[in-house]
Amino acid sequence: MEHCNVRIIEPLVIRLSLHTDFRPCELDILHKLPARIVEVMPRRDFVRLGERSTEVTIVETGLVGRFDQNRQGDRQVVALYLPGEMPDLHTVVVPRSRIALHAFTECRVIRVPHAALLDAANTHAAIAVALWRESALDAVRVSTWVLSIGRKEAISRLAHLLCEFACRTAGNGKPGTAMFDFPITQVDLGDLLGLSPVHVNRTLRSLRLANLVSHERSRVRILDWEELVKVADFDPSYLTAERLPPQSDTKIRAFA
Amino acid sequence: MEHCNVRIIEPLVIRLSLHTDFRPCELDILHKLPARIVEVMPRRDFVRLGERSTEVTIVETGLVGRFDQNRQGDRQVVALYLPGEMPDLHTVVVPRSRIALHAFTECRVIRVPHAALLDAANTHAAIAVALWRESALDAVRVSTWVLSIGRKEAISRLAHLLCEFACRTAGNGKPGTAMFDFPITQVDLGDLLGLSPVHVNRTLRSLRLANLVSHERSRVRILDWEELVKVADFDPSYLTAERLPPQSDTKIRAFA
DNA sequence: CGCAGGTTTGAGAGGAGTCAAGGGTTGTGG
DNA sequence: CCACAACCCTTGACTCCTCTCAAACCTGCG
Repeated sequence: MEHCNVRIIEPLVIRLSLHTDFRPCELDILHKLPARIVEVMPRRDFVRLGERSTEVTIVETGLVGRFDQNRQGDRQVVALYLPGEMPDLHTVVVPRSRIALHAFTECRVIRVPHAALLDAANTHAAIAVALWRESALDAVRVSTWVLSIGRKEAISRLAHLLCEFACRTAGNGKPGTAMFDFPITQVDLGDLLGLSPVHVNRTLRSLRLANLVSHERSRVRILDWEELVKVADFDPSYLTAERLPPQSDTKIRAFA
Repeated sequence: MEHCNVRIIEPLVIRLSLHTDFRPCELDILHKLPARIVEVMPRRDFVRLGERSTEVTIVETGLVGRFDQNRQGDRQVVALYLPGEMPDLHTVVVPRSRIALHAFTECRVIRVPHAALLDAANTHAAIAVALWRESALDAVRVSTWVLSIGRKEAISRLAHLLCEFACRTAGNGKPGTAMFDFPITQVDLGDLLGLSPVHVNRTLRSLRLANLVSHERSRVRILDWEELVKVADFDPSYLTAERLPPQSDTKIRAFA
């Protein structure tokens, strides 16, 4: 384990700073978090169901999926994680929770001990709130996913996934007719969408025949964003968090 | 709005104390939170999609569902909330998030302004961590739900819902052959499970014919818990959080 | 008594799963 | 440079789970 490496932990600081303004002392605490880097081979489950986790994961490069599976072993991916995101952040406060992580591609991930993060949160309220916030944004994406899986048919679910992925990789620019890496096999797509691989294939074909997207070996090009959004019933507002009013040093407790 | 009413806010304190040990000063802050009580008629959407929420809800009595809906208006209930639970806690840190709440029964709910809770969290790390924790437990339930909807067929989903409901209402006692209130119509069940009402009816019938449960006007009796758990592929471990090691006054920062 | 809302059941349609076979690509080793 | 294996994608045929439409049937209530 690398020791207090400012460089290693930087992606976490950047990520949290997207929605939270830290004071210097808090930044200092974050930078002093212990962290180690782990390289993960593609198509590997690097956190397995049933293992009790003691570290949190931050994706530095690659694509990670959090999944669960039923007794027969059918997988359901619950959420996807891009660089900067944290697939198992909630395990800091719910360490007993069932968790499994899969690397869709070769990945480099950062791992930070629960104990250290929890201590930072327990001593610095702003850090605790920032982590809660990050956790909540993840939960909001999962909730949106529930609607998609429960109440939309295959083509809509797939379109929604593509829309979400396009938005999340595009940064803040609108996706438009973007092209992006999509290193996910059709079997994986089935596990994401709750569909059989065969049906994923047919559904992809119908998106292609409708001239909404084209795709060739792990790259996707969006041909008709407007229509794709309509098919997906997609509203991107859930993906971004506005910046909260910063913690007031001069407290204005309007209700106290 | 009642003013700093210790009595009103008590359910929140009790709930958080289930998994967090507070210091007196933190308890004091919690007890001083502003709160008001709202009575909600049965079958009412008392928080609607699109409204920007400024208050958090704590269920005091009754049964609340958090839901979303697609363009055609089909509903999907994302999570159920029993007394003591908080359906929109995450909106404190993600106020822009899409949220709608439905009262399945007549309810009494407590409402606390975001600003006050956020301020308490920003000034008291233990409160922030406790709220994060409560939020994370909710997220874990939702994730489990994704597996159920995505990778299980109707009878298994329904059985899973019954198992979860039985466990959550039973407190810590094992449900066994319990009987409990289940004030949910078959249409509502469809919205919970992502099924049509007609199919809910047939699925209920097959559970009944298999002698796993019986039900008459909003009461359910579990006849064969073991078998129901098997059909549901149910593992209750995700429902409870163990108590975390308390915040150390004498800090032992093993990694710093 | 009659209405409203929930439940039950039937019949037919359709979306998605399963089984199975063939075709492409990539990478490795001879 | 070719052969082969592994993996993924594609397609067809058939089955099955779930949906929709529709009609009764309850039950509580005004």
